Amino acid sequence: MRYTNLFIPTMRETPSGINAISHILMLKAGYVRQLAAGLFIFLPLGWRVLNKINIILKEEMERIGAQEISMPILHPAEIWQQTGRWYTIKEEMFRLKDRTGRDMCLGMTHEEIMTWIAAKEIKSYRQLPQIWYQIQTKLRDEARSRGGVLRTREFIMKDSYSFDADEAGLDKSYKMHAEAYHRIFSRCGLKYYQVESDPGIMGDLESHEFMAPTPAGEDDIVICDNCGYYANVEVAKSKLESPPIVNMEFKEVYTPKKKTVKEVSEFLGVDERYFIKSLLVITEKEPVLVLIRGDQELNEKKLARLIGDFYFASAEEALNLIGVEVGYIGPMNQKIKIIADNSIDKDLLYISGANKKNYHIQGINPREHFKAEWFDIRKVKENDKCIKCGNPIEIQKAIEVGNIFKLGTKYSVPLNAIFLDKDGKEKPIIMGSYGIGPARVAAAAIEQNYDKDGIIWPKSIAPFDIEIIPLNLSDKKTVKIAEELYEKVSEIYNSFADRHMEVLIDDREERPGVKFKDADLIGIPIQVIIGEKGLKDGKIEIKKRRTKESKMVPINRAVVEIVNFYYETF
RNA sequence: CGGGGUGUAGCGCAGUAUGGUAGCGCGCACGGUUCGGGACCGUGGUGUCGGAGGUUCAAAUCCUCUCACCCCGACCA
Repeated sequence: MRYTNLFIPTMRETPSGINAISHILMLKAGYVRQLAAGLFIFLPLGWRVLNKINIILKEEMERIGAQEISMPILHPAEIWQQTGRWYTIKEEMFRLKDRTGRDMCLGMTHEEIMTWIAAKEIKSYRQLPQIWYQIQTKLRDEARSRGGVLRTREFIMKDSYSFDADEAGLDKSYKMHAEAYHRIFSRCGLKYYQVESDPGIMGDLESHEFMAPTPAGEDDIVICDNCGYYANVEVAKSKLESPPIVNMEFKEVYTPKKKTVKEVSEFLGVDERYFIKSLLVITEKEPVLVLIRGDQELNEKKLARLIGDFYFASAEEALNLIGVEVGYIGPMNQKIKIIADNSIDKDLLYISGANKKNYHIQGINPREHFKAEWFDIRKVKENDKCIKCGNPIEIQKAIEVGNIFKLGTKYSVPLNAIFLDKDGKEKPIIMGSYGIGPARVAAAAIEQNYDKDGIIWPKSIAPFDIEIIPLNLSDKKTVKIAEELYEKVSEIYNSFADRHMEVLIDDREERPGVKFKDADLIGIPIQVIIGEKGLKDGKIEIKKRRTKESKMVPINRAVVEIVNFYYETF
């Protein structure tokens, strides 16, 4: 394509007030414009990138036998009411009424509608399994959109759904999706991890997320490169060693005005690991005292999975419930429910609050002095030991580019998606759902591939493969060579996929500097630079955007050199 | 939803303390010169100072309300 036929509004100045690299570069390089909070317009280059990603998605989905369909975005409320999500989901769902006053909503995901059509049409085990997918718009009224296209209120998603007759079938569909996702993200040039994840309200079964590590990510993931244990910190576990036992006399100690573990630890000269931190939380039903080793932190997600939504008691509530202010609460003689973290060793002696102002108690033994229910509710930290192999783990920020969930019968039962098995028995369809956000893939690719000059696209998802840059349009020879190369290179077929080499020619009447700057900004993998200096020696320059590695090649060998250069680039 | 910040020309910003004719750079249009890393000269256009109300002879500037956007947190099915 010709630059003069494309709308690529690059910006000279860096937009202010935003942080995410991908957000800045997508704006600056003319890929997107923002309409309002969380609403983005994809301009020609941005749309080309999304389509490149979508083609990869389609190829890999078709490869596992998934069939593309298209569902409405506007949904009748009744179906969402049947699964209960009309009520459990709150402001995140866009709701409206049609002209007759019927409740409707805009689709934030499509489990309900997919299950509805399956319920209507699938009657027999002979029709199973099925995998249906679409690449389609979702709407979620996000409390806070952020990071450019990383978290928006309207976005495109590849969502697929598997329908199986039994668990073994679901396992197979799930595994096929995982494999397809590995191929997809590899082909898109992303560095990524498949991590264990919290299924949230999607289901209670197995789920994984595909995470592209970058500082712009919203999630923290635990990485053990030694054994391959990868998990979202929301669910991650780690090994924790207990310190050696220390004998302490069982007694109250005076700790005036020392409230936090750190303060008391310093005051008494005892390591934080010999403390029990007592946190008072309140659920819808009851107050709960949560215990965790002094040097550790509570993982609120893990706790919420055990006791439901909760909040930390205020100083006043603590005083009313326990009779002592925060800072001196301890596990002993409590009437309320106690949940303790496994980090507290039942064989050791600990220090904790005495439930009396300005006092702590030392020598507390978990077996002897209080009763609790024991769980893993600890937040994994950097350099903890891997739960599987014991090596130190790493924690990184990551963007969730895809997820896979086993749904089981969570949707098929309420929506009555029932089939008859071989024995003529009625059974609910076993389902899975699987999502990928193409815009996040694009943003993650930028976050992982850029330099001070702009974007460096992985070539699989670049908007063009080659950019031809004639430096001076008033020089006839430059133009002639550039146009010839444009024709010839465009005609080359990619031997691995049935498509043309996509070539952009910068035919603008601009000075060389402007063309160089824009070329680097928009990030096409290969630049072909045609200038009078080179032409004097019968040569043109070819250059890799990623490494800036370049070489002068004779004009008569230009086409083959360009193609070779292209194939050896990532 | 809680906390913080910003709204002045297409973009980046100054002007606001102490009220007095709305500015700068880049971009944009036209003419010319230039052409290997965001050229130069000349000419020209560009605004309801986010909005509403108020104080005042006079408001970008002071007061009240409001809206939008960004960042941190909560949330994220």
